[in-house]
Amino acid sequence: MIATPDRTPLPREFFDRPVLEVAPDLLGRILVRTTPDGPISVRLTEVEAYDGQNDPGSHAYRGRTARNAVMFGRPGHVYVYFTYGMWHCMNLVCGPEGTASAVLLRAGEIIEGAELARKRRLSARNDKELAKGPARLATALDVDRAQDGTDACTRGDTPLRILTGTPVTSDQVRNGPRTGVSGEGAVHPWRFWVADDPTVSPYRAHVPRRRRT
DNA sequence: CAGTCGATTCACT
DNA sequence: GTGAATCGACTGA
Repeated sequence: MIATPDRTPLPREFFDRPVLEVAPDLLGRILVRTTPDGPISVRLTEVEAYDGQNDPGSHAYRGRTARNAVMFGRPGHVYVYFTYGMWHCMNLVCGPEGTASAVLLRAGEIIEGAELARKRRLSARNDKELAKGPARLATALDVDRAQDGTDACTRGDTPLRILTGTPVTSDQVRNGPRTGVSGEGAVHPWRFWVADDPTVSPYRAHVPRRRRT
């Protein structure tokens, strides 16, 4: 039997720590997406840490741009980017303002509003696939650039909110190389997931795409 | 200002 | 297991 998840919002101080501390600590937490049709909530099971300016794998590595500006702002805010011409992925900004670190939310278990998530994820063959992968998670929660820069750590009126949930014990946390990260950034084992959780996405090494004809 | 390619997913073999 | 889809940010000339 599992204790009822704690729905207390995570305070901003939670995110005002080194990203490698925050990332594994996010496992088991609950992200709530408020939609006009009702809430969609996900229990986080897989994340990746991106260590700002020091990290070749990070969007912030080459400095601030229009796209990644939110990463350089306050912790606890949402950074959403658009990729491959069709998908969105979402992050939570970590560390003191200016650090430009963030945690990519890679997968989770939909624990509330599954019927809403299913409508957005028609290709999912079962509920474990609803948020298995970063773009799938963003799609299931109806997240796109409109939510970029919003605050997940306020009790005010925001589209996304991060709650305490039921943090997993450290013996349940596994880590390994980040998925899809190429070059120097690939050496860091900064992907964290919940051991044996069926909603964790399969690992894929980075594959450079062939030039179009 | 054109070329390149991505913190991916899906259909198909 | 392989390759296509699709577009905008970034790079370098």
